Amino acid sequence: MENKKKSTIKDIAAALGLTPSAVSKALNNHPRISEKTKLAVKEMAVELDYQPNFLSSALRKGKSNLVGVIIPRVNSHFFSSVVENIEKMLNLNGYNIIMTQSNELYAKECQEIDTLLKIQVDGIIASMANETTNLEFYEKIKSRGTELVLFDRGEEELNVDYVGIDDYKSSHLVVDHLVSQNCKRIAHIAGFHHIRIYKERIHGYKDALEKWNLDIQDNWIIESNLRIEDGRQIMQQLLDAPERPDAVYVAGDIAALGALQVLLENNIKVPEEIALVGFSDEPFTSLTQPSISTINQHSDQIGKLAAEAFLNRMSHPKKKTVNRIILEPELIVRQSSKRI
Amino acid sequence: MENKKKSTIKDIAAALGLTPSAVSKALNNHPRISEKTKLAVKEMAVELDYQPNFLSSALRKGKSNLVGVIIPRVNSHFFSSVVENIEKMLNLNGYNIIMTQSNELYAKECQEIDTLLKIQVDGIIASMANETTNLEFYEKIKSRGTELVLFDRGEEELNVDYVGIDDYKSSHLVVDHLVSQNCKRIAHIAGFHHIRIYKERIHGYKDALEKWNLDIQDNWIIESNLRIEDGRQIMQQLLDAPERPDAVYVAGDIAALGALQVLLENNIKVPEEIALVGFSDEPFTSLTQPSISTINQHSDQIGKLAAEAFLNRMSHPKKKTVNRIILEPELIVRQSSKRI
DNA sequence: TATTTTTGTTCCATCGTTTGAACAAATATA
DNA sequence: TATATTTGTTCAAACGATGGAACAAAAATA
Repeated sequence: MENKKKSTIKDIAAALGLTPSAVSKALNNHPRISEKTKLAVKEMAVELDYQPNFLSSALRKGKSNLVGVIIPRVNSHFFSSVVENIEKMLNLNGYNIIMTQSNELYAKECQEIDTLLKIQVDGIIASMANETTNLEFYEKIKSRGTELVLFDRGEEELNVDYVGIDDYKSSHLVVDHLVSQNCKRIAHIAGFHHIRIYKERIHGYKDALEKWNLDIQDNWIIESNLRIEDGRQIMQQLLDAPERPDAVYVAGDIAALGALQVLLENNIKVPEEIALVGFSDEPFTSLTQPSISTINQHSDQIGKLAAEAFLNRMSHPKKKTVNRIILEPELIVRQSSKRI
Repeated sequence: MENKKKSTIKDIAAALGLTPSAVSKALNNHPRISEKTKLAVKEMAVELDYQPNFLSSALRKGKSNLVGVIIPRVNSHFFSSVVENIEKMLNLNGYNIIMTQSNELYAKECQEIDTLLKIQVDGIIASMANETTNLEFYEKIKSRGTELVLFDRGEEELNVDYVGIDDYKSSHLVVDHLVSQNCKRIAHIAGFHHIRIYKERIHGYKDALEKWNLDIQDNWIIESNLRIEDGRQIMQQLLDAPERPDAVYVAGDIAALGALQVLLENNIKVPEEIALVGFSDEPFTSLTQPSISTINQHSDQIGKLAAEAFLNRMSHPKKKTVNRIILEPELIVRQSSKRI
């Protein structure tokens, strides 16, 4: 069963009375090899169950055709959908992907970067962990000459290709909608402002409130990791405060779910007493009772575009100009914010 | 910035007036190299920012120190926790892991196996997709001489190391508990019986019913993919039937969540009218209202043990005996089934 | 027919690391 | 002191695939 040691290009050569290099050229469709030999080589390759040795060819060619993808968490529809679409696009172009997750931890992220660089991937497509403020490891990717594309969570200083949505505008969509539903006291369960996307959401939220002449209360902007517990705890905190908001805009769906749980546990009518809007269009948002309004981030598009950005880099290695693609956010109104 | 081309063992050798092989041996702590040179080499390695070339060393050694992990879905706490623990254990032993997901699709699974074999991982640790009935690709792994360890979803015919829980016994725990809560009409939202673990859960469920002299109704055993929609749809089906069950045992937590939603939407009191038990102890089961009783599968242990099984194989390559580790399931009783 | 061009293949060096064998120098044993 | 052993290093051949240069044979052109 395990007796047949893998066959190499040499075995094919020997079987046909050719040289290894002729076989290699035949397999790679070199123009100077006759159709006859090409055919014979390919047939023999099948017969001997030949599998090209990835390691040797990558070593020789200096190219692995592997792309590393780093995402914060894998159990999020947004991220796993982006990865799926990256994979689809890259597979079509002869690349395989290696998916890794940072679990939102800086240390883990650094370790994953090191592993990927060690395996000598041709490029890395990443979305940064919540914890990450030190960009040193991302600089390392660039300095190693490995292509780098960021999506969603990316910092401008890195000066690399980026795909994401307009977070600032998303907040305007949310606030405008809530105002249209007669909400006047809108709180924001935010992500940490050291991350660009969350900073922009906060910024957009404030500007939109100002636009509608609504008060900006600092204790109504609470930053967190946006985990389910964070949503629960912060919602409780908002309920316990002297003045309650009549709407809560949560910068992440999972935290929004936690917030919804607390609202229901406190017998607060959603959306009548407090309206709720999340962010990311995670599948469960349409399944909760009431269903949660949210922002569609176009995960499928983001994945496809990020992969294309990488492929572009590979085919134009000297190109220096950086490409930032910003998609339009889309508000999905569901029960949790539909008052009228 | 990208000017410094990566330095090799040759550069270190040149800088110190040594041969590449001496440097290689020094870096690998060969006993015949003097402490003095070892030190000098290691210092120079740091100075030149030397990174060993994974491809060449893997090629030469015929060993990549990479392990592929294939799981059905990544957005499940059970699987991601198993992976986390596999990774922790393997990292300690000088291995890196490559995580892939099959999305429960046979075709995807085959593709992932091919990719992993191509990259020449030293081993694969996997849990099979729901769809998988053809074991051909798993045979391929074995025939390539790559180590294979299965966990949770694994078939005995493959005759490889396995780590899982006692699924048959799990059903007994669930049924015994429901009976103790005065449930008499227990339905089972099952997984497909072509998958061993689900077959055993069904088997255990039937035997346990029999043990308590309860009727086994065939239309109360409904097999599915156990997605959230499946849970919803089957629960509705059970409610629409002439005779309603007074308890539902669901073979997966996500489907149990779907079932719970439908129960609540129909204003059925849980657990008073219908009790509910899930499977896997996904984190959300403790967050729902009411919280869901479930089975703890010991994901942390499974990951650790699977990794150890692999490491064992690597250190005793000739060993032929197959190791099957079966852990004890643990019932976690929460509100959804606590009637008394 | 002599010369150039094209075609199909072989030759050989290379990617970077590893490893057994060989060898000289230093040290230990007789 | 002669011989055996140990120590530290170099040599050379891999691992498997690749691709430019070289070369002979066939075909095309003069």
